[in-house]
Amino acid sequence: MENFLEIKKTKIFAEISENDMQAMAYCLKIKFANYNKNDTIVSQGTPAENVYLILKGGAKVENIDSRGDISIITKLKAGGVFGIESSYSGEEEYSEYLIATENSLVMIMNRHRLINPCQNKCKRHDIVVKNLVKLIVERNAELIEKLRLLSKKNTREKVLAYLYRQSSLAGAAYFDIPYNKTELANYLSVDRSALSTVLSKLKEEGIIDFDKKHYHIDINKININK
Amino acid sequence: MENFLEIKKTKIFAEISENDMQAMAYCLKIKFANYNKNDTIVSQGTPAENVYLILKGGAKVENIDSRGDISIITKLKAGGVFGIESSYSGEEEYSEYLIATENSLVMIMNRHRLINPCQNKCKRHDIVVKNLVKLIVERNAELIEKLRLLSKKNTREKVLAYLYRQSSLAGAAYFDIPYNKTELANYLSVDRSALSTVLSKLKEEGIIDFDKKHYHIDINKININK
DNA sequence: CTCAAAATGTTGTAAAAACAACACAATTTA
DNA sequence: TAAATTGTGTTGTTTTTACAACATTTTGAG
Repeated sequence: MENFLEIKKTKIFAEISENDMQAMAYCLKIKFANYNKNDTIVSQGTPAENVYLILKGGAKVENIDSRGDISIITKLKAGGVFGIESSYSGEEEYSEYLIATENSLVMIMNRHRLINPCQNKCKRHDIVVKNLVKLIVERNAELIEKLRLLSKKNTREKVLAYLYRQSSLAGAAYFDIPYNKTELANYLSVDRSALSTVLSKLKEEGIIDFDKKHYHIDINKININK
Repeated sequence: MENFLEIKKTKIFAEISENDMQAMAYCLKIKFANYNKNDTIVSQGTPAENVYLILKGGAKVENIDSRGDISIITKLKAGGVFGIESSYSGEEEYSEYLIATENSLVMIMNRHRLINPCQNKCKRHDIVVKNLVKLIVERNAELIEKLRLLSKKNTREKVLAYLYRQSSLAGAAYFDIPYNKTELANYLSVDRSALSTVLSKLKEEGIIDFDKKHYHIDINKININK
């Protein structure tokens, strides 16, 4: 089957065989599309009909509010999914943009078919639904994690909490983050120059070190000053 | 069945008949418990085994971080559920407190039994699972909504966004919110006195009016100054 | 009804953030 | 490879916030 190698790597279809996938392809009205970097895959406000699964490359999810302020919701790597929540909630329109951050291969599925298993043909569909729920719960945890960050009362605390968390996830004091400084400022909802100032201060104090998207955090020094 | 009147009112068990509920009661290891105002129903850090459904009264979900700062995650009314996400994610311990805000009647269910339908006896269990997923997706939307608030760059914007949203939900310019000023400050992650100052300013400008938990917002005046 | 506890509004001060403007570095692309 | 664009750090100014302290009001328990 076309692109099965990539499909197999994703969380949603991990346990699905090529044969079962073949059967599901028709049922889910699967299509594939290639996007160039910075292409808009989905526009905020357009009718929500599909679920998008990143097979190769990456994309970012953004929201533009009524005042025109942009906030990055999250970044999706290969295996990332866009549009499930709105599928389950029944939202009529996408409330976010999905934008390719690299040249990407995307699998597009009919959202209605995806979340409503048809017992007849594709018998493994229920496994996919279970995986989808798990994915939503994971996203939920991410959102709570981000809320925890944004609840911190100043930029320094936000940055440290973010870096500490990334370090924990990486299981190492040295790690890479997916954002450049400008994007990190957006993610943390702080002013870019203010973030830059705080980062420089933390570096000067020897608590963190960084170069591009590569960071180091000295856990022992975190709580000395506070 | 005991307390069936209240159970029937909840979203998770809305479509379940008394007979089916009876069958499920055993399967889910259902227990009932009464709590007094300010009782801790669930402690952060204790082993996560159950899902809690508020049948009467209300509760709040709080998180205490490593520095001792408290943040209210959300408030639950009758029908509200605590602990589903951790059930699906498989988290070993509760990461939040659940505290009764009134004298409350709570239904306690085994989380493992709840999310894994047993085809044999309780045949309506799959409906409950569907409702649970819907609930998780709703919570997801709430979290995103709260993130949208916390992403605003100052207290004034946060307050206005919050009140505007509450007004929209109520479908009226006059509405009640579930928080007192102290709680609202926690919810918005801002200093209480700073919030108080901003609220007073907005009142003075004629943009909002309030008394206790009752608010009024003049939508026409919102965007004049910004 | 009374009294203690909690909530609220206000004010002054110090700290932090947003904002704007700029120089320079890095990256992209034509 | 050169030119244009984007990213980054810095600095000064203005605005906003956190914090602390206090007086007053409201609430709730007994």
